Amino acid sequence: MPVSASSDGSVWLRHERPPRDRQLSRDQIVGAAVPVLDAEGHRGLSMRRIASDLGVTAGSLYWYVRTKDDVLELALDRVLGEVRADPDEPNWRRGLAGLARSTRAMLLRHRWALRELTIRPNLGPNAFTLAETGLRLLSRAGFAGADLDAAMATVHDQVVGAVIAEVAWHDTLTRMRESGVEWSEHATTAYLRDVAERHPLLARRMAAGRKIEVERDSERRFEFALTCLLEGLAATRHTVTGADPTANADRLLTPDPRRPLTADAG
Amino acid sequence: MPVSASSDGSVWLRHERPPRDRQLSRDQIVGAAVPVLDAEGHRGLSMRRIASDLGVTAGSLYWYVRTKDDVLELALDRVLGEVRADPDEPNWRRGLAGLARSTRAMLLRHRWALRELTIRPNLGPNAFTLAETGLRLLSRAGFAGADLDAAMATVHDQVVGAVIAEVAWHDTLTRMRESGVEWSEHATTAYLRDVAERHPLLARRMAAGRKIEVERDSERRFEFALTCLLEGLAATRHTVTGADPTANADRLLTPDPRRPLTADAG
DNA sequence: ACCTGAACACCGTTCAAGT
DNA sequence: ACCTGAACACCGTTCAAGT
Repeated sequence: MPVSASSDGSVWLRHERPPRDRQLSRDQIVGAAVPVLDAEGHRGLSMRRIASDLGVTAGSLYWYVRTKDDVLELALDRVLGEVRADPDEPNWRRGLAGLARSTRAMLLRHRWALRELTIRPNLGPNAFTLAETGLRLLSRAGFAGADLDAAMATVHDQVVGAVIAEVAWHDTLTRMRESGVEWSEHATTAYLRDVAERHPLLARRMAAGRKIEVERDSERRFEFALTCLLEGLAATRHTVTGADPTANADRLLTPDPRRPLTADAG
Repeated sequence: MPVSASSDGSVWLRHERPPRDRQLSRDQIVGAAVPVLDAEGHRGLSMRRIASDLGVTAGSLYWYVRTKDDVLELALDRVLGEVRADPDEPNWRRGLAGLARSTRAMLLRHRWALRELTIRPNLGPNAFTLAETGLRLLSRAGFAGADLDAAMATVHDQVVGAVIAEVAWHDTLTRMRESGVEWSEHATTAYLRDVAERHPLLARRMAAGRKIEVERDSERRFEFALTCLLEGLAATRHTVTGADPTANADRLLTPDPRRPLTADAG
């Protein structure tokens, strides 16, 4: 049976072998993989493809890398290196907004990276550098302790979540255009009319947005979320505390007392 | 060549054939797929597996469904039906928080659904119902027009982003435990010591969090983000306007004038 | 030490042929 | 109309054998 469960531990913990007779290196492998991913996505990338682009056989890649997953993990960190952010920006909001926008731009250039970014924690050097930058800006904003982590995670998750949705829509529209399907198709309109009847607010929004604009609205939406999030961070930074996070939550919400469903392993 | 690009249009736009001699239905197919997905994830699900669980041949599934992707799209909507939310909750914050928490709980029960939820826009009936609920709560909060959409998207993206990160961590820890790898392994500590030297804030956080607790912190983090987001929404609902979204952004940030990188198709 | 070439054990999807 | 069974064109990964 093919053991494709990704390796125990991360590539970053396994050193590249010291050279001798090599024709290859991890760097070259990543260098071959990234353009293929950019052009054809995950579907276009196979070990055989990387190998043939490098003039070798698929099997030989396994001398440098343990699984295909390793290749993707390395490729992710390479493109994370393209993100620009200034850890010393005195205005923390501006700094975080810059980090967020630069991350979004990178993810739109390398859509495949989204999957890698979300499938496992990220232990590459560039990932760490970006995390440090974010933490620096947020600690300047007044966050510390557990709240610092939580604030960082919140910003990161918002960016990732937003770009995921954006890319999903964009890809779908592209695919529909390519296959000649139109929103105005009979089945579609019939289905949507049905939906509209049951869901008035949804119907109003569907009527308002001309379909093509969906694409253009993405950036506006991203900025909205960013504004909202930074405003929220600014508002809560002194009220939410790492020591007793529920105190503030109670003020606003009634937290669900249910235990987290994942805690079945402890 | 195997055409695996997902179908033009969505399953929801193609009606199930009228019955005659059937042994199967879309419902049964989904009913077979979901438990497999829950137990073994995407890796465990194959068309052959579904078929054999139903006592038929793989090929016959294609009479009801056009691709494996169709099956997953249907399965997603089924589990979306498990999300509970009250559109008439008078306190919009409480209502949205409830929706968010119920969504998170569902996604933790059906981890595979995260991928489906993020890979394409969602056109199933349960997805629409949930969207309508969210819109209702947010319109009660004072949002309208384009801002209503943006606010809805912001909440959705935050939930999705947060749960993605949570699941990624959880899976990684589980995998490491299963394969007997420990955080205290030589290579690991050496690598992390190296990282710590270069990244002081990261180092401080790594020292603070005992590794096992990472898992338990997820819920706290989720609540933090939720609090922060609702606070941000409350603060911006009257200042950000659909008509001129940049006006408010300017007050806080300097938006990047760069065009969205996706607009290459218009 | 590094790479080849062939093999293994899978996939999703298609399609003639049966009933 | 619906299902079977076999085939097609792929995968990632392994591993003896070569150099």
